[in-house]
Amino acid sequence: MTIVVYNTLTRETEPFETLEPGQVRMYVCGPTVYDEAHVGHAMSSIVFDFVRRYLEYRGYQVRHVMNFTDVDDKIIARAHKLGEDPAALANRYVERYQDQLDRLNVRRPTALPRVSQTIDEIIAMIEGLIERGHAYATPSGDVYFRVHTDADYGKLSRRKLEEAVSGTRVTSSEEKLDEGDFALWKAAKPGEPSWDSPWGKGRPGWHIECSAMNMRYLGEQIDIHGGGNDLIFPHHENEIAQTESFTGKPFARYWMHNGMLQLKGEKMSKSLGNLVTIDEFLAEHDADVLRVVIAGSGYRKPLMFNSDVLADGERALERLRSALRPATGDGTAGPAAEQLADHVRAARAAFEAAMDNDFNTAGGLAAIFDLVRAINAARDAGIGGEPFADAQGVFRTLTDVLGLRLAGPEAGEQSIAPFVELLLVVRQDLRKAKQWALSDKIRDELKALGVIVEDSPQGSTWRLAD
RNA sequence: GGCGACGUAGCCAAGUGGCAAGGCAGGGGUCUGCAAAACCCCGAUCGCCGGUUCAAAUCCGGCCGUCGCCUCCA
Repeated sequence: MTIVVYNTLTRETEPFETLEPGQVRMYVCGPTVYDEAHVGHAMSSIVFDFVRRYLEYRGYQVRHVMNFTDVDDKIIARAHKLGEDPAALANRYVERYQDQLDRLNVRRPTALPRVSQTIDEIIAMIEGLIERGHAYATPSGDVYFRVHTDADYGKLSRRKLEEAVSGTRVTSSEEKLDEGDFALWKAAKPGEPSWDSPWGKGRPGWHIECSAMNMRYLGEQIDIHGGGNDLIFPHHENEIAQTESFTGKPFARYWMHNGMLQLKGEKMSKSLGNLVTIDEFLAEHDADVLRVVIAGSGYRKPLMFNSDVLADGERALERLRSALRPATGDGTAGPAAEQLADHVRAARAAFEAAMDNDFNTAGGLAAIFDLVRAINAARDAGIGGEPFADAQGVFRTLTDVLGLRLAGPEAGEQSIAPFVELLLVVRQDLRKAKQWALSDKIRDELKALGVIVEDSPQGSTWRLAD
């Protein structure tokens, strides 16, 4: 079976073939660090974490680069407003975001470059573009990319140059040769962070950083370039123009774009002010909830995000966790054991078939839920031992591809365990004596304290509520 | 205005030519002293109208609706 990937560049699903066998070079656009990151950013990071984890599951070695844009107009504006150093402000959010990624169980990218640490490469690339006639410096010290020199400009966003230009509402600089030309380098204004360059003090434009970082960490050509679909134009369009004009080679083989999170029917964004920050989300929910919700739909489609969806996600997560409850019997043979083994095989095959198809996590998750049912049915049928452990092992392997931790609430569990168990021993005696009122009272009171007691023919079990 | 995406059961949502996954909610049942959990069973002809095809949710055209990009944006 081969993996197929939907490529924004061709608008088609294509077989996945890497530049180097077994090696994947993947670059994903990260955030501009001027403010608190929201769940939309988290979604993008999680989507490409799914991609990475699945490719690794399939045996690829993945070099995964995610950038931080730490030099930018908004960062400067924000820092001025707060009376803070722009670099310090950016640095703070960079560290915050890395911590948030950890808490979201996103595998650390193999490199996390920042614009401020890639200035030399950026300058070198701009010089190269000027030499090749694709860029020009202006008297005031700006450098622009000359869009007309790129014959296939607009191929990613399917925009004709004239259209792209006529739609532009930005006041054009007098010094630009063409409306569509975009800045590679911006001359410094007083009080702004700046670096020395052949064109005087200044700082990089928005798009050149990603081209330079790609080149530095992954080379002239890469396999996967990812990001939110709001970056298709102009960011990724310009990135292609710069890199391909510089190298003369096709840049990324597969352009992958995730859909936007929808909040109250609108895209979640800072400018609309309708956002939920990652910290706010994690204060209320387990990271697994976000992963289950995101995995439950196609990564390219807009994703509904509201309290109903989150509540459904919580319940779905509980159901997933139910598969990890221990066996209650020790049967290892017979029809039930064989049926379990069959279901495990089928679930794994279905999971892979779905994921091979453009990382269809919704289909993969469905296969996992089928496995949950099989495991729970086997437990009910008294299966235990190796067959049961194997099934749970596969379950763990597959849920790990989706980055699910599936840890139940455990805070303080160690310390309360002896007391809860003592209560259950006493309660067991009460039940033997058919003292239902009292034994039910214990169960109800424990529940009120967040301890769920469940009785079964094999005895009573307990666990913490969420 | 230009470019693009989407519209599947109460809700979320897979599936892109051959009898419509999964989750949540709901109903019925098994188990149980009861409760819970788990397990079993139950639901849609896929926005509307035409067309292509032996066959369409899946392809083509039109209409309606929602959303995104065109300005910083995951």
